[in-house]
Order: sequence, then C-alpha cells, then structure tokens
Amino acid sequence: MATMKQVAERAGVSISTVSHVINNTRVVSDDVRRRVLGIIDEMRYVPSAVARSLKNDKTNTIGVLVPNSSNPYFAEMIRWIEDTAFELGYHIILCNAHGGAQKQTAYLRLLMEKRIDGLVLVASGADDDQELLLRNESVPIVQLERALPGLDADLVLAGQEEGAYLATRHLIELGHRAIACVSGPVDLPRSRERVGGFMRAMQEAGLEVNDGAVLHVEFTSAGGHAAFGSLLARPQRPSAVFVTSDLMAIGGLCAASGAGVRVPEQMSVVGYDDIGAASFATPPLTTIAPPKREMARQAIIQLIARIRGGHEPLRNIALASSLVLRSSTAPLH
Amino acid sequence: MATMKQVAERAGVSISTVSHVINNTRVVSDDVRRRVLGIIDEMRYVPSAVARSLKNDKTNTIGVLVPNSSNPYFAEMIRWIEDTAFELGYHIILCNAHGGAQKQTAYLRLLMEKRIDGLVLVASGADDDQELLLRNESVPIVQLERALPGLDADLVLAGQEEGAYLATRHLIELGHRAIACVSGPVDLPRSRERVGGFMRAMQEAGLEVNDGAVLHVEFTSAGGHAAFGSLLARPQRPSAVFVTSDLMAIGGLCAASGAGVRVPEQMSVVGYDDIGAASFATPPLTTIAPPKREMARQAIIQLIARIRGGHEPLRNIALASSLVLRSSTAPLH
DNA sequence: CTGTTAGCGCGTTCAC
DNA sequence: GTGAACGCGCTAACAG
Repeated sequence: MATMKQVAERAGVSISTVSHVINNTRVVSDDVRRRVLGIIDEMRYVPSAVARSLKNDKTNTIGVLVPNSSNPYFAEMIRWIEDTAFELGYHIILCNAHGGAQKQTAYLRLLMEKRIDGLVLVASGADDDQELLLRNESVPIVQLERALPGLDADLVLAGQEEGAYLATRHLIELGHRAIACVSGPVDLPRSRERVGGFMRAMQEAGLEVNDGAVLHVEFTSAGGHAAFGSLLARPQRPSAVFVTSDLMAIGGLCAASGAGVRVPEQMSVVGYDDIGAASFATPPLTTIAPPKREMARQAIIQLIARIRGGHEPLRNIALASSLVLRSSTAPLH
Repeated sequence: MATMKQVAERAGVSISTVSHVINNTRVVSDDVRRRVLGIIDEMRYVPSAVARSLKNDKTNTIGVLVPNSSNPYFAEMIRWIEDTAFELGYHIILCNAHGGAQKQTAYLRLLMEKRIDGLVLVASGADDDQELLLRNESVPIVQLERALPGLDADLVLAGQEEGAYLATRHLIELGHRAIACVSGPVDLPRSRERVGGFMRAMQEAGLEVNDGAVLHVEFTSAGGHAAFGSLLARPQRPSAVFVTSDLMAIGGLCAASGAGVRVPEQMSVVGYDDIGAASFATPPLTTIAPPKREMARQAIIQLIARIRGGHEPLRNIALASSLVLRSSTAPLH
C-alpha cells in the first residue's frame, strides 16, 4: 500500500505538501494540488488512519459492548447506535459480552489497547461485569439502561419501572383483575425494575398480587413459552398477563395458541421492548416501546461530548417509553 | 495514558526490556521482569495497539459490511462472525450499508484507511455496490451468500436455490398442488435464486405455475403481510405457500390469522432463514435453515487464511441448508 | 506558497 | 542479560 512519502516523491513535492493537500490544512497552488491529487489517484493512495491515530491520539472509534447482539432488542439498538455514530464521524467495534466474564474482560482490555475514544455499555443482564469496569478510568463511558454500581459514567435510560407501570395500568383499565407477570431471572436488574412497576400498578389499584402471580423464567421465547404453559394449566388462570419482554411474550403467545387459548378474547397479553417481531406476532402484540432510536442518539451525543472534553457533572438522561396498542389486549369479557 | 517509555524510566530499565517482558520475546531476568510487571500494573499501563499496528502493519481487525444489522437474519450471522473472529484473535468493525450507496462507499473507504486485515461482505440486496468494490484489491475479502460479479474473492454460501427447492418439494410431498410463492423484490438476487428453486420443484412435479403464483413484495414482515392479504382475497386461494424469508412469512402468518384462515389446516406455509422468531411463531414455522454458524465460521477461517498469505486459487465453499419441520405445514386436507 | 524536522508509541536489529 | 537507535506513516511546528 502506497505511503505519503512515495506519493510525495512521485509528485516531486515534500511530504508535508501532500499532507496539506489531503487535509486542506494550508494553501497549496492549484498546480501542485492537481498534480498531487493525480498521483494519489494513480497510486491508489489511501491515508493510514492508524498512523494518524498515533499522531493525533484519537481513533474515532467507539466500542459497543452488549450482552448479545443477536437479541433483536440489542440488534435494533446497535443499529441506531451505529447510525448515529457514523453520522457524527465515528465507527463501531462490536463486542458481545455473552460468553462469560472472561470474554468481557478480554474485550475491555482489547478496547483499551485499541485506544477507543469512547465506550457504550449496553445493559448486561448478569452482574458479573462490575468489578471489571470500576478500575477503568481513562476512557469516557456512557451506559445504556442500567447503571453499574460504582461506575462513574453518564447514563441514558428509559424508565423501566414506569414502562411496566404503564403496561399494567393498561390491563387494569381494561377491567382485568387477575393479572400475572412473567419476568426474567430474579437477578437481572432489568426484570426486577419491570416487576417493580407491575407491583406498583397493582397495589395502587388495590389489587392483590397472590402467590405465583409473578413467574421468573429465562429471558427468552422458550422461557416465555414455558411460563405460559404453567400459567395456562392453572385451575384459575389469569385473564391478563404482563410479560417483561417481547421475546418472552411471543413465546407465550405461541404457547397460548398451542393450548387453544385465544388472545385477546380469553387472555390479554402485553409485552415490553417493541421489537420488530411484535408488530407481526399473532395477534400483533400490545407492548411498551422504549425510544430506542432516541436512546441511541442521546447516548452517542453525550459520549462524544465527553470525548470532546466536556467536564460537566455526570448526566442521567431519562426518556419515556410509550404504550403501543395493538391487538393482544382487550377489555375483560 | 502511560507509555512504554514512562514505564521504562520508572523501572530503571530500557524501553526494549519493557517491550520484551510484555511480549515474552527474549529472556529477561526474573528480577527485572517482576519489577517491570509491577510498574506496569501500578501505572495502569496498557500497550497501544495503534502503535503496534503501525509497526507491524496489521490491525487484527475485520470489517463486516452488511445491508442492515437489525434484520434478525443478519444479526444472527453477525453474532457468529463476531464469535469466531474473537476466538481467532480478531475483532469486528460493524458497518451497515443500508442507507445508500454513498454510505457504503464511505464505509469502504474508512475500512481501507483503518487498514483492516480483511473484509466480510454479507450479501447486500441492492445492486448498487458493484463498481465500488471492483477497484479494490489490497485487502482480502470473503463474500457471504452472494458473489458480486467482477469481484475476485472467496465465497461462502448455502445454496439458496436448493433450499427453496427443498421447501417446495416438502409442500408437494404433502399433497399440495396449488402452491404460491411470496418473494422479495425481483431485482434482489437473493429472491431470484429462491424463486428459481421454487420453479424447479414445481416443474419437476409437473405442476403448473400459473400467473400470479409468484408475488414480489418488500423483503419485510409488512411485505409478507400485504402479499398474504392479496393471496387470501383470491377466489381460488392456494393451499400452500412458500415464502422466501421468515420475516415475510411471519407477516403472512399474521395476515392469515387476521383473516381467520387457520395455518396449517387451511393453508400450509414454509419460510426461509430460520431466524429465532420462527420457532415461536404462531404456529411455529416450518422453514429452511441455512447453517448460519457454520457459514460464519467458514467465512472467517477462510478470510484469516488469506490474511496469513494463502495464495491458493479462490474458493467457493458451498454448504447445505436443511428443512426444519415445525407446525406450519400439513398434508392437504 | 513550500520544505525540513521532530516526535506519536512501539518492535527489532545490532552492539555490548 | 540489557540498552541504543532506527523507522512504521503521519501531523504540526518552524523555516524559508
């Protein structure tokens, strides 16, 4: 691959002149400029970002660490992160933490070596990542959705407790009283918060949350399927259920249909996340939609502000999620 | 951020000694080694991959260019690509081409500047990318699924024509004769090949493909929904339909359910891609499963072989897709 | 308007 | 067993 030096020689000018025509960083005679540009084209010269980075001490690279990029929710988030970052002149190194703390540690190390300008940390479920990050200081970080305790970094989130509250209220307003909640593992902060919103809405409405009203299963469609299986087998099955993620809700819908239970006629279901598949579930899923695009946007903007040296106090940017009404919920009877 | 030089001074040794303890590249007395390691830890020194890259002329970075990373099919693919790459000591810069030829051009340029060691090109739908790539030479490329005409690069694919043939045969063997095909836009090679397999199976079975048996819609759930809408409104509706992607098929399932048409009792449906959502569609979708993980693996392995300097003739690695039987297909009547 | 030069942080050859 | 010194490709002072 051609270097600036070679271009300079071939064009009969100095290296710095070449540099300056490339970067428009000082006046160059039209004559010389044209000649240099010609040689560049001819030699297929492409400037080296790595040399540039070494010199300038910045890489225009942002690390994105997510639990699992193939999960539709994260995939959609990543898409918007990439989009915004690109617009603002940055690109993304994608890292999946899924695969254990050791992979995450390795990635964090790698990202530091790569001298990323900033890091977007998308809420991991597991708690294993905490200590790994605490010691880090040197790179701006923005967290999405979940704040790691002890990590000083900006945070962008869409109130999960509120979202869950919204979902549950919706069911209550439809007249449902026997409402169950299907949630992810207890140790996931994400599910915990959502369950919290559910509880608040129930209590506020004076509804009793009897034993077994809250199920904890894996945060997957299979988990949701299983949960609905057990829910539907109960003598007194709930007339509505709030599921803390669309992935699980879709598994639940599948189970309901398999058991011959019609949604929403016999049972209302509301999900959370508004992933693409929710719109075309059978029936289309009523769900809580976090403003994914806006979250991604805010996160990147905030991160870049930090990169540019902003030393304001840490920010918590809280956005609101909204209830998207589709066809999986209906008035009781 | 601390540099090697600082570490050296602080440890009272030379830079090269520090370098050697870090890379285990020559014998260092235990005494010195321990001291250096101590300082490294104390100063939180992290070697700079960018300086290293400049010196070694390699970045251990692989660019991944896909049409749209939030599409579940690509998202799953990317997940496996990342996984394999990480295992082999590489990491990923994620690039979405979606957004027009100009974004793609910009990304390609960026990747060259970044001096990526290799590029994974995941089948774009649109044809706009061709000329952009041809002129490129300097970096190993492996293409996934689709070969850009004129681009000399290895290719990993899972016969799409064969997959579609398999799907259609399945329907035929179930006794269906009036079979429709819902496909993506005509100009997408991906849909074209799949339609080809459909046609071959039909012709081989002596079945007539009457006008309007093949619908072309957008490659999305909304597209599938629309297609099924028109299909179901026909006086003579098909008893089975092969849909060239799960995303579309799921949209179709949604439309069928909305129209009160039961799948598979009244209509069988086969999809393509085996995305995660297919297992929990209502009903669970019978589909063609490309070996995504294996494809990703082969692609990365082949790419790295090229990076390491393999000069063998170009390879076409063709893998087979398989039919996954679930509940959206049933014998006619 | 243009050229010379000193690093950026690291690996590596050569000398001790 | 250790150190000095050069260069990877580029930018930015500093000269002219």
